[in-house]
Amino acid sequence: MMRNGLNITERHTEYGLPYIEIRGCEDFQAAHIFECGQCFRWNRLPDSNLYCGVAGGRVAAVHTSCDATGTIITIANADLADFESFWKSYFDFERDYSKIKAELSKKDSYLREAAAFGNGIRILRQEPFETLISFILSANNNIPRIKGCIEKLSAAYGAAIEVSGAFYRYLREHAQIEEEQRTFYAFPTAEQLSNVTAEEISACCKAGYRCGYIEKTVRTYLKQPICPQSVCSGDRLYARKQLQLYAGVGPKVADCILLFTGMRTDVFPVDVWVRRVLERLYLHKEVPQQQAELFTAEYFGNLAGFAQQYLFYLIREGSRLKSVQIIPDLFCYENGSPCGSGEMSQL
DNA sequence: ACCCAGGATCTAC
DNA sequence: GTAGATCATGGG
Repeated sequence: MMRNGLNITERHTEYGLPYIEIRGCEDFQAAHIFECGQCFRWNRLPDSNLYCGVAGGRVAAVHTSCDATGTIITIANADLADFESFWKSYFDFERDYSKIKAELSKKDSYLREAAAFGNGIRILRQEPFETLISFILSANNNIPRIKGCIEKLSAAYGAAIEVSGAFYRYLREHAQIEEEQRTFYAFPTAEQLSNVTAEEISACCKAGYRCGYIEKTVRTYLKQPICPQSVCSGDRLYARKQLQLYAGVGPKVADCILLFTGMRTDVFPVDVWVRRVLERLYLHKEVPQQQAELFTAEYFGNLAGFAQQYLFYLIREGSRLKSVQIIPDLFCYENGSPCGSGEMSQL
C-alpha cells in the first residue's frame, strides 16, 4: 500500500506473527524516537536494536534497519488494521520531518547539528491521560525512576494484555531474553484510577509527594478531561493554563503534555537540561524563566517543539557519550573546562 | 553525608 | 506577582 510515498506492507513470520514493514521513510530511527525522553514505556531489549513497548492497549516491537533501497521500519505484532487505526497516528507518519529539519537547519548551526544528531526523531502522539500522569511523575524526578513508577502503576491498575507465543518467539529471535513475559499491562484509564487513594499509589509506586497530585488530578480529569479542541489551537498560553488546572501540572509539565501528545508543536518545555542549552548557546548568561520563554517563542516559533527535542536529545546523549566534539560550547562547565573525556564521538 | 533528577506548590514579602 | 523553602525517593 502506498501513501505519501510510504510503502506499507503487512507480512507474517513463518510462525504466524503479523508485522508491518514500511519503506520510503528516511525520518524514523527507533533508538532516537524512544530515547529522546518523550516516552517511558519503550525499552530496548538486551543485545539488540529492538524496542518493545505498550501503547494504545497494544504491545509491539519496533526496529529500524536498512538495505540498498533505504530504511526499513518494522512494527511487529501489528497488522494493517492496527497500523491504520493506531500506529500510523502514534508515530506521526503524516508529518514531513525532512521539511522540519531543513527549516530548523536554516536557523543556525547548532540546530543543524542537533537535527543531524537526532536524525529520525519523531514526536509521538501519545494518549492524553497517560501523558498527563506520566509527566506529573516526571517533576523533580529522573527518567529511570519515572519509568519504574509508570510500570508499577500499569501492572497494578491497568488492563492486562496477553501476547502470543509467536510474539515472544520473535523477541527471542532478535534479542537476549532472560525470562518469558507473556503479560503486559496497559496504562490505567482515569476510571481505573478513580477510587485509588494517594496512599495506595504511594505503596504501589513510591512516587512520594506526587501521589497526592495524581489522586487529585484523576478526580479533576473524570469531571473535566482534556479537551483537545480547546488546547490544540488558539493561544499557546491559554492551552497551557488549561492543563495547569490539574494538580501537579505547572508550566513545564503542561508544555510536555501538549508536545508529547502531539496536540501542539509550538511549545518549548524548559527543564534543567534545555535551560543549559539556551544559556550556553543562545543567551550567553543565566536568565529568568520568563525571559527564556520570550526567546524560545520568538526564535523557534511554530517549530519550537521539534527544536526542543533535538536540542534535548543532543545535550542528554552528548553528555552520556561524552562527545564534546559535537558542540564544544555546549559541553563545558561554567569555568570553561570540558566535561567530557575528550574521546571522539562516533557521530 | 551531599547532590541531583524532564518542577510544582506553598509561603512570605 | 515573585524569590525561597519544601516537598519523597533513589542513585551516584
